[in-house]
Amino acid sequence: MTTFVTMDKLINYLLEFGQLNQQQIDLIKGKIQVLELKKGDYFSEAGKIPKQVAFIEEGILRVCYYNSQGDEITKYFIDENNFAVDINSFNQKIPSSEYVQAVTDCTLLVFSTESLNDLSATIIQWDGIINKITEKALVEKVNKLSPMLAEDATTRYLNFIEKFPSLANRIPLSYLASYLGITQSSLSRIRKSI
Amino acid sequence: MTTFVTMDKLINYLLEFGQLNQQQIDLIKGKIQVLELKKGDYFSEAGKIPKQVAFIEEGILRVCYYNSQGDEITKYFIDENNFAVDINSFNQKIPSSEYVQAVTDCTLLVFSTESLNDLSATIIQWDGIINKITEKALVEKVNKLSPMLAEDATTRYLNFIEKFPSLANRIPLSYLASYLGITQSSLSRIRKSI
DNA sequence: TTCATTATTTGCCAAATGGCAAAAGTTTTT
DNA sequence: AAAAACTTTTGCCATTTGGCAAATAATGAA
Repeated sequence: MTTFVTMDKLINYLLEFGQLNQQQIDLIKGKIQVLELKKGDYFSEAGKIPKQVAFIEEGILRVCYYNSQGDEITKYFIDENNFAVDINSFNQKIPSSEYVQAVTDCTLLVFSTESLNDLSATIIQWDGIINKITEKALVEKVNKLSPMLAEDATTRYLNFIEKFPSLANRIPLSYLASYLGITQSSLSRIRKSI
Repeated sequence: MTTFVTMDKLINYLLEFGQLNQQQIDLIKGKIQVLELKKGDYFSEAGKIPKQVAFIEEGILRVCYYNSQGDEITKYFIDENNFAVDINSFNQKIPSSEYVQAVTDCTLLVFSTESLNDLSATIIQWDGIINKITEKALVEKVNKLSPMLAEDATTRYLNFIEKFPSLANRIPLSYLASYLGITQSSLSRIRKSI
C-alpha cells in the first residue's frame, strides 16, 4: 500500500527553526524515504546502532527499554510532528539501549545517516536547525518528566489523557503503566475511579 | 576574598568536545569572569532574563521553581564540571521561570551573553562544542529523571546519596524532598530507616 | 547565654500504591 | 465455534507515602 505524503508537515516544522529556500527544500524532500509502520512494528531496536532518524508525519511512537529487573519500561511517547531517534546512540554510533516502537500505525519520513551528512554539508543552515530542534525536544522532555515526580498517579494519568486523548484505551495497559511509573493493576483501578 | 582559579577544569572539559589551539584557549580564558557564591546565594532568578552562563568549577547548584500550588520544587542539582543555565530562557531571551541557587559555596566561571557571541563569532568550532555539551547535558537529565518514576523513594534517596555523598545531610530537607518527589517527613523517615 | 526562629523528627491515622493470584474479558488461532 | 493465549479487572492484604500537629533539635540573633 502506498500513501500519498506531501511532506508539508516536515517542511513547515523545519521552517520554524530556520529559513530555507525552495531549492533547499527540494533537496531535503529528495533525501526522504517514506516508511509506513503498523501498530507494534519497531522503528529501531536495542542492541543495534541506529542509522536513521524519523519525523513522525502521522501516528505515535514510544521509546522503551528493559530495566535491571527485566521489566519493560516505556520511557516516553512521541507524537506527530516530532523527530524520533535515540540521539545518544545515533551520534556516538553505539548500540542503542532502547526500542522505538509504533504505538499506532505510523507514517514516518526517514533520513538516513548519509542523507543527513549530505544535507549538513550542502545546506549551510542545516546543523543550526537540527541543533535547535534537538535542544527543544530535549528541554521539553525534561520539563515534562520533572513535575511528574511530584504528582500522584491519577494526575499523571489525567495529564496523559489530555495529551493523548485517543490513546488511553487503545494501547496495552503495560505501555502506559510503566510510563506513569505504576503497576498495571494500579492503573486499572485509577481508570475505574475516574 | 580572591581565590586563585586555573580554569583548567573548564578548558579540559571543552577539549572533550572539540579541539582548540592555545590561542583560542587564551581567548576563552580572557572572556571568563570568576564568580564566588556563598551557600544560598542565587546565580539567577525567576522573572529575569538570564544574561550569563556558568561553568561550575567548584561546588553544587540547584535549579528550583514554584509549582502551581506554591510549593518550591528542586528540579535538579548540578555539580562541578558542568554548565548551568536555563537554556530555554537564555536562548529565547525570555524571563526564566526558575531559580539557580548555590547549594554549597561555589566557584563559578561565568560567560556573559556578549562573550559567548564573541566566542561564537571568533572560534569556528565554538558552536559545535557548545551544542554537543548542551545535548549531552540534556540527555543526561532525561536519562536520570526517567527511571526515577519507576523507583520507590528509598531507592531514589540512595541514588542521590551515591551521586552526592557529601550533601545528603548538609542541605535543607526541603531541597532534597522536593527533588525526590516526597514530603519532608517521608524523607525524614526514610533516612531513619536506612 | 538565652530567647526566638527555623528545621527536623515523630506520632497518629488516612490515602495511595504494590504484590499476587484468581476471575473476567478480549483476541487470535485452529 | 471452541480452544488457547493474552489482557484487564478485581479481591485481599501489605507496604509506602501523605497530612497534620506536636515535640524535639539545631541555628541564629540579641
